[in-house]
Amino acid sequence: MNTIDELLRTTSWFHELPPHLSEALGNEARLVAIEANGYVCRRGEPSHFWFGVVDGLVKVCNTASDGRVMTFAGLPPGAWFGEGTVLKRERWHYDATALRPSRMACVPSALFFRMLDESTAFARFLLEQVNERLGQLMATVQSDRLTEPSPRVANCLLAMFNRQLYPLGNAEIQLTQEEIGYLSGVTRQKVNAAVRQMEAQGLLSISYGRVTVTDLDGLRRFAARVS
DNA sequence: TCATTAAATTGTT
DNA sequence: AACAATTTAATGA
Repeated sequence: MNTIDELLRTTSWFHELPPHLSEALGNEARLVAIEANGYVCRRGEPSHFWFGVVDGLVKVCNTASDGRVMTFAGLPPGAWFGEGTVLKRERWHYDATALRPSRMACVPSALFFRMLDESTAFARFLLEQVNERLGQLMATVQSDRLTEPSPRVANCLLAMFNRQLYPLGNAEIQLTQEEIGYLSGVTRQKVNAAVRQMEAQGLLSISYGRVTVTDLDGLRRFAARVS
């Protein structure tokens, strides 16, 4: 996707906005290009915008003082994020960086609040999005507490690939096995063993610095198996 | 464009 | 945690 208009065309709630709001969105949302490894937002900065991914791939993460990176989510084109922080008018609790050259739609927080106040469809979308995240968090907590390393890794990958807005096809994400380890709380060795096991079962394919999911349903079954 | 080198990532112990 | 092997990225001819 190249423009905010294209992103909005594929956005379900946009089509349900009253005319004055969809017009305001078209006028006030800014398109910002981020180069690879550039920051969309940084921890500690005030949250003036709510973000949509127009193109590229964005990673939401925090970096510990020793340099280790903890990744929370990978956001493909079509994903929206930041509503939690914008809603509370807080500063960002995390960094968001572009893994590839990316373009962001930046919605001013004032407009975000107007849409929330004036559009039921938008409020519903936000509710569903938050609910989806909660479900994902619960799946992660269960997975972390009840299962062995391999399904935990599978669950983390699902969290990365699992947005409602998932167009078919290229379920590929640029993540090293080390990062998957930090994300899933598993050692790199276990991650390596897990992804190889899953590759052997035809659920995904691994290559240098990236993972490609080829069988999403199979991966779900793999993650769900509690041993 | 190709060869060399450095850095990052993976695979194994 | 450490080490070797492999892949990618950077550099310069």
